[in-house]
Amino acid sequence: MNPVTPNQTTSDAIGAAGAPSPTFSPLYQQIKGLITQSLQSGEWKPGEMIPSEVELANRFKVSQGTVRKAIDELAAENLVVRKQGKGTFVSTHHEARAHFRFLRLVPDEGVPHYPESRFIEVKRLRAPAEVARLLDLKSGDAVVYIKRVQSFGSVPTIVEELWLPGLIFKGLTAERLNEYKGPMYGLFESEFGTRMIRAEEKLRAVCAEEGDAELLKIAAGTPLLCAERVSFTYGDKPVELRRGLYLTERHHYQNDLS
Amino acid sequence: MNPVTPNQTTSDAIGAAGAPSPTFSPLYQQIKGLITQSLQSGEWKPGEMIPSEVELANRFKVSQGTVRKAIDELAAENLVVRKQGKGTFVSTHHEARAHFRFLRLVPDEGVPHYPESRFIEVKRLRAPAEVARLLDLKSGDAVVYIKRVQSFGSVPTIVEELWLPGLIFKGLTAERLNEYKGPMYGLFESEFGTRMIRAEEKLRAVCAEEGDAELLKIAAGTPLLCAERVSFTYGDKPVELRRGLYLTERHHYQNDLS
DNA sequence: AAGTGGTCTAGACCACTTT
DNA sequence: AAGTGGTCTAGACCACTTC
Repeated sequence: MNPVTPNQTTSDAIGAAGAPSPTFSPLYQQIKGLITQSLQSGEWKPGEMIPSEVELANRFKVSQGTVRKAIDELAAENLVVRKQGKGTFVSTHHEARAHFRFLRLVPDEGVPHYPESRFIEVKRLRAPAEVARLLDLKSGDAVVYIKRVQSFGSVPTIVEELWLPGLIFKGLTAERLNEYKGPMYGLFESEFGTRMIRAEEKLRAVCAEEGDAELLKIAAGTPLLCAERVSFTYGDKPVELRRGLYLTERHHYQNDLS
Repeated sequence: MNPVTPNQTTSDAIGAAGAPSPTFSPLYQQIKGLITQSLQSGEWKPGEMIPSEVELANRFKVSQGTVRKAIDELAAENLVVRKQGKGTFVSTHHEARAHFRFLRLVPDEGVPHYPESRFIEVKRLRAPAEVARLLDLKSGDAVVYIKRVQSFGSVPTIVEELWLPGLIFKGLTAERLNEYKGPMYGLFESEFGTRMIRAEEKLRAVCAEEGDAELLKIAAGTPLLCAERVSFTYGDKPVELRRGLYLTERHHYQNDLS
């Protein structure tokens, strides 16, 4: 009868004690899963308000406290944002807040701001073995390849290559990218229904090769910070491979250990 | 009468409603502050169990739920660790668990393990202006300077310099460092009563200079990942400045964006 | 005034560990 | 059996936002 199966019965049997659940997990985790499904399915879109805690508690036939704990975890994972007095909202990449979660390169002096993009190349190709492996595709599957240069106040600072699953990013063209202002993740979210949740980065120091040195207007051999990123959407599904080369003479990669 | 001043009264006046608190903040935040004070003062030492939630609730004259929320946050900040059925314990750097929170350099292949240290230099000197600024000292104050090389399976991979406030790390000598096995943070915690809570790192790519190249047995000019770290103890007090140069040919700096 | 999230309480029971 | 943290509920009130 209940949408969810509590793993324990209340002293006074208000909620009907369901059959013993085969897959044991706390009630609030099950609620969290159900809410996540609604987020993933697009029932509530990025930027929109989700139903209030009371409403969700009624829908799922659990107490408000249980819904609260589920939402607490979703908020900790940045899937939703709570705003006192207003409601709980689906996170979106269309906010200054979210921009710097995935851009860690900040100027040595002054306040961080977002760089301008110039796209060098946008094409479709068959995934090389390494790319396929990291994106969980089959070798030879279609992928979109993007190469761009990003500049801070007309100083070219980042050379970046991206590989995206062709199936998901069908209509992605240079025009779409050029029209769009702001972080690509905003475009991906709005136009392709794919929201980046988290990412893993591997950082190395490398020497600038000829071509990249030209794009950054520096000497070949200049040391660059190389960041290889795999980004994940709902269900820990990898949906982006990114390789960035950062010029770190006036900027640095900021990281907090905690 | 109460050790803490609730900011709201209960419907049935069980806890005596104290005078209105001048500095408004949620009750559980005040409890969290009191617990943090006890951690900082050493009332409960690293590795030890802190009083149970029920006991703390009695001590502070609040409900267990309020203590729970305070401890939840302390656990999220890694100041304590909860263990179901056993109790809540003060975090310590003497655990494999903690080691890799502050060492992010992992091998490209295989499982991470902890490097061996060889100390090149340990001496006391007067803080240069830059060091003093970052450690919140006065220029010329005494600091301990340490230089070491760290190796993974006999392959030198990290050259590291450290600056520590001389006042706190009075008796720190090369002998003490050589005797000690494991991460320095364990030594700092046990012998100097200073526990590193969190750190900020700035990463750059640089070229190996003569001296460092020799220590790492590489050619001068090899690109190295430079990590400048400021570590903080209780009260966000900076107590360590560290500059590491990482050879990233067989290793990389691992980072999760979330 | 009404609706939202945020705090606090009290009590029950569950899961895990130790005695 | 006793003690610990973990889950769940129900209800009250506070703080903030909007109408």
